[in-house]
Amino acid sequence: MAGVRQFDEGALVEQALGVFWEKGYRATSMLDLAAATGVQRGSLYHAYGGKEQLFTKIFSQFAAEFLAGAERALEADDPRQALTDLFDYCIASITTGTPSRGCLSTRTAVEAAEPQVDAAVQAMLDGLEERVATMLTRTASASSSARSARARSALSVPPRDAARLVVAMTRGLAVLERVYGDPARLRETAATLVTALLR
Amino acid sequence: MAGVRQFDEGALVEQALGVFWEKGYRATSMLDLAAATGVQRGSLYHAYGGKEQLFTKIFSQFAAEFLAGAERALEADDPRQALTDLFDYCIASITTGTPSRGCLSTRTAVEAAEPQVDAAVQAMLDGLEERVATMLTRTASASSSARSARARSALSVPPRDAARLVVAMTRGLAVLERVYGDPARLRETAATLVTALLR
DNA sequence: GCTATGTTTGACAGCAGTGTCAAACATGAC
DNA sequence: GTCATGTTTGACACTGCTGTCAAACATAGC
Repeated sequence: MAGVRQFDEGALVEQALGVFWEKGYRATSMLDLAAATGVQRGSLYHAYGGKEQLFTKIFSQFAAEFLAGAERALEADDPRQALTDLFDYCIASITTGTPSRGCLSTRTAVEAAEPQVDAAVQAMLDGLEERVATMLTRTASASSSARSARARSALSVPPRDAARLVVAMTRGLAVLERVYGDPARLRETAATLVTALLR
Repeated sequence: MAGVRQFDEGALVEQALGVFWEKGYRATSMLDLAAATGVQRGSLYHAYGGKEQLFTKIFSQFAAEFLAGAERALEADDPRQALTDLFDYCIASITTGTPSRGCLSTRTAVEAAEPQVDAAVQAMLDGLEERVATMLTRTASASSSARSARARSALSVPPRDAARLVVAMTRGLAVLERVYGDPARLRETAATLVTALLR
């Protein structure tokens, strides 16, 4: 088989992700992507069909990496620590860069309104909720060695509800990051939720 | 003084707000506004300068009305009731219309990046936080007739922190409305927060 | 009625983006 | 080396939007 792709798809995905993250899905044009990747507009259309398909591909990859990171953050045995680590991870992700780049999934959720794109965002949030719920169930059932912290860490609401609340809060933090641009404040608000949730 | 404005500014503000709410700040063009209001594009530029100024004017008016409604929702003596009423009010606001129009301020916060616009959104959130904090302080200090519900309604975190958390949650709900489009689910998540907050 | 003042109008020139396509081009398979 | 196949390229025609402006217009004050 001849007629072979000239560009490095991995690098393209990486660079295009940067553009989408910085400018947002809507505000990013195929022209921007061509400029950032060095691949001609025509080639992008030929290879991917258009912005929606290209973004979906890139976002799915990003979401998988993000969820892997979230899973790592949730590994602590103490639910308070696990939740704190998760929020720290999310906050670090959205406050990276100068100016900070914000939350790609939140921004996309709010502005997209294209079926494939919306579905991808929803899948990511479902995945996040699932992982938080799993962690909360695991640490709450506490069949392993009972640490004194465990007793103080009883959930004030059922784990599934708590997980949804945590996911909702990550979205809220993403919006507040845009409005106030203050990482410390985000951490404080996250800490408040953790306190209210574990009692 | 001659040379008098031909259009009804009140009606224009109302109609333009509808367009901004439906399409979002960025996606709304002066052309859209002209079509929706019946006022020529040139006249809009002449009267307001441009989209940013026009939006700022409209949004400030909207924010004042929204905050007045929030204040009414927060009037209940029982903090649990007041918070529930507030969330119901917010959820009703963003799930109105078919398809539901979402949250104007959240969408604007996430996509805007223009100084005047961002400042207006921030002012609204500050106002909301202030009103929630006032309510929580009022109902917590409870110098009036002690109802049995009052005892159960102790805040699990300081009122100021709780207020910030509540505001953050309203933003989170706005994002989730876009993703899942399910009012009942939003109410459930809000109820979970209220439960975690009042113990 | 006339005038001065501010408003409205439609057109203009310009910019940025879209999606497509035929021709030029590489390259793996033979 | 030739060929078939898929890729790259730059140009094309088009759409939608911007911001400005001179001329036409309406009306309050005199």
